[in-house]
Amino acid sequence: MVLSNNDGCIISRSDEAKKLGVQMAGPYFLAKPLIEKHNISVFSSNYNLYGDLSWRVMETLRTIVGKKNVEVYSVDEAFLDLSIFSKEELPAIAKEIKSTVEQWTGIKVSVGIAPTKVLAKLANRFSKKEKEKTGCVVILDTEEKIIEALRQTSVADLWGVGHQYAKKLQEMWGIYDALQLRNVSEMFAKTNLGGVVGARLIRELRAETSKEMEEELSSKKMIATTRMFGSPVGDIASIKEAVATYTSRAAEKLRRQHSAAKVISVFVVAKEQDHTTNFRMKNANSRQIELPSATSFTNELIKPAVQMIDQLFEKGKLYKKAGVMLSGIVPDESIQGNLFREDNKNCERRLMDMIDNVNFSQRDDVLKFAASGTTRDWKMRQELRSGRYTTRWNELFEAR
DNA sequence: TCTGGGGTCCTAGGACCC
DNA sequence: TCTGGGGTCCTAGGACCC
Repeated sequence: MVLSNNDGCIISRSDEAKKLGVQMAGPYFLAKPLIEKHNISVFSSNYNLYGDLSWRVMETLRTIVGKKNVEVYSVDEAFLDLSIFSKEELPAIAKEIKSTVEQWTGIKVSVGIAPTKVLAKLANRFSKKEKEKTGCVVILDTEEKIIEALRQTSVADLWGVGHQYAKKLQEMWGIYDALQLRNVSEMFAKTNLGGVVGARLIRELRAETSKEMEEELSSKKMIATTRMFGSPVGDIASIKEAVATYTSRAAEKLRRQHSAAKVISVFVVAKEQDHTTNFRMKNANSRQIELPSATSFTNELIKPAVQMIDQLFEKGKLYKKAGVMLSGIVPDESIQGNLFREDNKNCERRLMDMIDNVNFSQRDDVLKFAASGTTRDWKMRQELRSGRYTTRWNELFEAR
């Protein structure tokens, strides 16, 4: 099984671990007795490794069905537009996708095929639920199959129905399975399931496409880097270092997508605060400022970020988490100039490029700003991380 | 004594996702 | 002792415009 950042809770489990009763999203420390009893292997998150393998899988999919027919939805999921194939060809293409990805990357995948995205997610769910029977491939290509699948699915397991809606549907209207939900009116969905979002969901259940394939190249509208500290921190200098480090990371992400940001906000969470309450809520300890003009230069972002910590920090308090968010994001070619600033920024741009290149080719943070500190007592725990086998020379997998 | 209609932009908050 | 991080979309309501 795999742990969240800071080795806090369990975020992924193998089938075997599931069978032994390890709960999803449960705290690691509570599961420890079970883990030791059954000698379950435990790993810290390893995003370098996952990211690289994800990229390999997605590239394989692009090779098979064509670049423009793949929409990467998350690190481990993609939507493929198969409308170029006939219904008769689908079983073969599903098999080809599955076996090619496995052969080229070693990653096992499951395939769900249906007329709409919501139904395809449903099909995929079934493919995983009964692996032996389905061979990890489920195709919902007839009305009867779709109806049967909907009948067997709780509304809570639908893509787009979360905690709140599931509860509402069941308690207020006695709607328990997806087939029941499919039969409500669009009007009902509109008033009770979040407006047009709900209406779309109902249409998708009826096999009417209303979530289209999306373009790949979209850039992020918000970039955040937030972390729990390894253990609570009480001195302002350490929090500033952490915030400077997070800001550097966020700025890197910004530059990677060729953007610049105009708004930067910073927040801290005190030890006794319930960190599950959303940090965007009013009661969170956060500050936000708008910069004179959009930038992607780390130095221009670190300074205001660290200054905001001066305003947020309360002496004597212990903090367990901090974060930086960048918004007001624009393409970096079209930065709106500011009349009162000199605008020759070419050296800074070259400096940033150079830092990014060195950090990418050597290792993270071989070059960093002094504000980020050197000791990093606040660093998160990651005690059980596997090797970054495919992205670091010195961590290559060794075989004898 | 009495005062319209139509619109845009922004923000906060609520839901959702992996 | 101890429970993640990073996103998206939509709506309502307020401020403001002519």
